[in-house]
Amino acid sequence: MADYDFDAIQQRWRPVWDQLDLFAAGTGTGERRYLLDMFAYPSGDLHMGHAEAYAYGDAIARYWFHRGYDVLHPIGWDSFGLPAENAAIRRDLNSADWTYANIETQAASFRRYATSVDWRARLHTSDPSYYRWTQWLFLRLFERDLAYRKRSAVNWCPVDQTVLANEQVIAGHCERCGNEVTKRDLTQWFFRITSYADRLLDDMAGLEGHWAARVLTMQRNWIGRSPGAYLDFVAGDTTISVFTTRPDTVFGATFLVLAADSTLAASLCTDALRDEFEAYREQIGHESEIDRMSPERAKTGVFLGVYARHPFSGVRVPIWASDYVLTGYGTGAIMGVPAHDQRDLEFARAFDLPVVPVSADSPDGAGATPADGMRVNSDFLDGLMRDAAIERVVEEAVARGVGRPGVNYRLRDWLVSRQRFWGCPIPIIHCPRCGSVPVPDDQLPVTLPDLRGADLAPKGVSPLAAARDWVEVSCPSCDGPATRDTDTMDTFVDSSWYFLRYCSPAYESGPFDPAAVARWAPVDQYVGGIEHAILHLLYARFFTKVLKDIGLIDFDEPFRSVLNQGQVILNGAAMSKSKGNMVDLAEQIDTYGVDAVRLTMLFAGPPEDDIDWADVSPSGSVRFLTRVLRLAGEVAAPLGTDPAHGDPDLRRITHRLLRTITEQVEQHHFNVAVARTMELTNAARRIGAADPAVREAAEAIAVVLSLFTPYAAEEMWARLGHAPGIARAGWPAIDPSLAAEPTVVCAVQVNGKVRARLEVPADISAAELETLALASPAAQGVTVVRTVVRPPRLVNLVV
RNA sequence: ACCCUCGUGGCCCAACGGCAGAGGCACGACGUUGAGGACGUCGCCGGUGCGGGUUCGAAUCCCGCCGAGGGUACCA
Repeated sequence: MADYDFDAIQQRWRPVWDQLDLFAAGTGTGERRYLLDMFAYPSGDLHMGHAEAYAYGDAIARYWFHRGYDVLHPIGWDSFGLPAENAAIRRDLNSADWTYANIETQAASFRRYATSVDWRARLHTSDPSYYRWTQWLFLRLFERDLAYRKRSAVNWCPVDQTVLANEQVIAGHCERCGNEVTKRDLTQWFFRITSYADRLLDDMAGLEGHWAARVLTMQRNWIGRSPGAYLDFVAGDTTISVFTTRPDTVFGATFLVLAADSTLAASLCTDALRDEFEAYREQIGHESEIDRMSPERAKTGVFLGVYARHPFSGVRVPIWASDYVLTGYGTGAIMGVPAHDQRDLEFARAFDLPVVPVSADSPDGAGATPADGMRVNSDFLDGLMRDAAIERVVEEAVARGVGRPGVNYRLRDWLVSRQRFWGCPIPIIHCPRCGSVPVPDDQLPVTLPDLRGADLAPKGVSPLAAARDWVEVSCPSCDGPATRDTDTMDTFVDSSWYFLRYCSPAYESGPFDPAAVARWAPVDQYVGGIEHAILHLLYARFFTKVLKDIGLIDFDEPFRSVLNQGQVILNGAAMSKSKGNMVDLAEQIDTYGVDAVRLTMLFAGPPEDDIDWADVSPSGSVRFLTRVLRLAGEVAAPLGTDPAHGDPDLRRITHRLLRTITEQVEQHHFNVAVARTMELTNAARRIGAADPAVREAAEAIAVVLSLFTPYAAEEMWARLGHAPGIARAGWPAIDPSLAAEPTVVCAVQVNGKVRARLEVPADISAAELETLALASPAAQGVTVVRTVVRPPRLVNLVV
């Protein structure tokens, strides 16, 4: 390894680059490009996952720099948030001190990692200069009734002592700490993301092909749009509207089910059955979300003692309450059509309710049928097929005033308040007389009180409530005594607009300078983990649409293209400190150097795939870099030598591979681009070092490698006699006449099997090629009945 | 349970429907070296998970099955 002292190389070039200031936004001459890496959460030093993502993002940005684009490649920290707060409490430290110490550690690692960022754009969401504008944006949403307060049953994490958004509950468990989530009745702030459900859904059409298909699918599923109808069943003086996606099966409805925890169920229940009903509510209240949602669980429920009239047939149907109907979806009431809905069928069987088929499906045995056959037992719908019946029944319902078309979404409004200290304060003042009053814009930011020394352990109410001096204020409206809202915002609010702030990080007259945003945004290429497929990416899309409606920006989508890299795993499993299944980034860098670690990541496979560190070889990367540096040192042709008289074969290889490498980089196939670069290196090393073509190849290799291994590339550049700054050297020009091959090898097949090879001119005509092929040894002794000619590479003789 | 993606040499991975193999790892031989390591040169048993189909031609397209991974999961 004597030839490759990566430590010395890193130390040599880092300060030189700082001085050259190579990556300042606004210094390119070509069209503008915005590359955004998902910003880091400062919970310790950078890890292998960061290293992977930043290697990809950096390769793209550096390619753009070479291409002469005017590149914005910023960096920042998502520095508010629960993990930092928990960590700080555990260590008995101040959240801000802990967070900013981590940021400095990460910033140093970033520098060492040599990402091509413009440090001037650096931001932290926990700086008052940033969250002032988070608050300002909150107030814009508040003014438009897109931020509102409501009391409802919300997800509650008993360990973190805070509410969670639906998106932060994974299979009934807290996304952060993994503990089981319970429900609590609380007054909380929400963003009305549901108003944007259709646009969030429809605008995905424009992202097709630029975002990973699975991310779009996940978002579509999450939004969960279901078109259908509301139908009214009347029970005494109460009208029960049910939502259904299959109004065409209404004549098969033999009962209604209300969500057991709904107020409607409680108010309808007869006195005679009250005790039984309350007992049932009590019982299901004790069951965990997990048990309740388990599909194996038998249906439970209780009869409410009342009946409703069927909107079309007038038949009396019993009304039940059950926990299999969800309060929050639709109207919290359904019509039970047991013949054609498996859940309803199970319920009907459990309580011996009638089953009336209304579709001539072929019954598939024990289960409910999908009702895709002809309608039967359905009065005016008889004889109609599914879609016609849906249309007809909705028409009829509207005509008779017993129903209307409607759409439901799985998506719920975004719960944004958190009962924690380390977050952006909600800029609202609660006044007994005036209600929720916004803090005037000119009084922003509402800064966090200094709670140093106070007990910040989570108690279920925000720790901010303990800061009396901070809480007690006068009402901006009536000047009477009032209190500040003591909750803080979900950190996903902070990250929903940071990509706009990067365009003008120091701007003080608004969240961003409109001219700067017009210049740089939207983001051309976003790079980050798939774990944000729904949370962050959906919220950021929502914010973008809101800001467009407010008139602050003029585009609908924040990220034109998103690259979701896979995870770095070890021995087939996610890395885990507690299981001793860890690879430490700093250790890898100390052992192999920054370049080898980056190269190993990029070479491992397609970006979307996971990288198993046990399958890759950083020492192999070190060997390659050693060879390539030696090659650069051995080049004997002086700087500026015209390669025209160099080895023609190597020249051809150089230009052909450069063409391929360029295509592969543009398609983000870095693993293939690296392989081709190795191929070129092998080819160049076979030729004597004095040949001018070797210099040409070495210079091309250096520039290509500057995307992947910036230190080694700079060192090569120096050994080749160039001044420092390879990052802005420009992409090598490809000579098309050299990249083209004069002759190619043509395969002659007989019935699809290769039987001969011919060397032919690349521009050979089909007729000529056919003649040659028929004269070749492959064609001897066979009777050709047909020839398929694909010049210049293939002829197939069918015999 | 449903939906999506993926199965290529010992391993990681390439290959517009057109000669399966680019690159790397591991391994082996030889060379250099006092040995080891490092370095250099050369080599490296596979026919693409299984079964059908379309085609002049299939790793690639279609159908079924097996296996792995991911997503969703009482959303009416």
